[in-house]
Amino acid sequence: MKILKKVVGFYNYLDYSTVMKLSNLAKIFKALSNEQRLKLFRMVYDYQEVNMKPEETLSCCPGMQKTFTKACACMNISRSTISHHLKELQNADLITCTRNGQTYECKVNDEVLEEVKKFLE
Amino acid sequence: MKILKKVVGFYNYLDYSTVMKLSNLAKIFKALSNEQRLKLFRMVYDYQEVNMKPEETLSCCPGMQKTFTKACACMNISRSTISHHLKELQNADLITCTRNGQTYECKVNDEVLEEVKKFLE
DNA sequence: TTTTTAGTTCGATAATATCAAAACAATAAA
DNA sequence: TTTATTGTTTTGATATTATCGAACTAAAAA
Repeated sequence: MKILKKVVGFYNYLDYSTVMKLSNLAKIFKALSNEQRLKLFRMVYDYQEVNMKPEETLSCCPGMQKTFTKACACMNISRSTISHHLKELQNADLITCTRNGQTYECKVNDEVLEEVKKFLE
Repeated sequence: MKILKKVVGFYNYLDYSTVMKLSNLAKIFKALSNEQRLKLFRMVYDYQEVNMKPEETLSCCPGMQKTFTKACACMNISRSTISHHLKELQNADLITCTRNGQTYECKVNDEVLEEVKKFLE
């Protein structure tokens, strides 16, 4: 559904559904705009690649579980900061995290990545 | 060229060339993290698509020239702000701008977009 | 039950970003 | 030459973000 708007003197067609998508995209890009967070995101991604060699990843110990713990070990920023960053990645829908007991697992949200790539086409 | 670093107690392999790329990527994402700037970027992109119909773009008047003027007309933010935003997009290498006389032309830097997409693979 | 481990939330602070107004520079038009 | 038009830079006010440490909660281990 498209809502078109014409402004005096210009062909100012605004597709509001696109505008919505833009604000959403901006949020996603913002989540990736901090280097630490980007690294964190990359780590989560790498953890998923079970067969990846350590030297191909940014992680200290590939595998999918205990993202939080591993992040603490790899990056030297405080735990509270890591908690904040992970939350922001979740808010942008870039990753999904679940906690069972003391184990904290994160995985990348592939559909969202697809959306972003589509925008960059 | 890879420089690998091992930290006591962890398999903390850091590929510094990747780290460099990360900081660069973060910069790019930061440039796209502001909604106004993202819209501006999208407009520049759309201007390039000569055959695009008005309703398919975010621009008021498709075509590649006078980006600045058009941006001012379409988005109601001040000229100084637009100047700042365009500069940031340029700093991130996302667009290239040239000025001949009063005409201001911008175009998207496709190689950089490719880099970003590669990261998101 | 007590202690450790794992992660969250709060409060403070420093750094950065956003944006506009005003002064400025360069080009084009009158 | 004078005046508009275009865009830049500086300045400054305000808002947002990054980050830490400390206090806190919940689960697991001792």
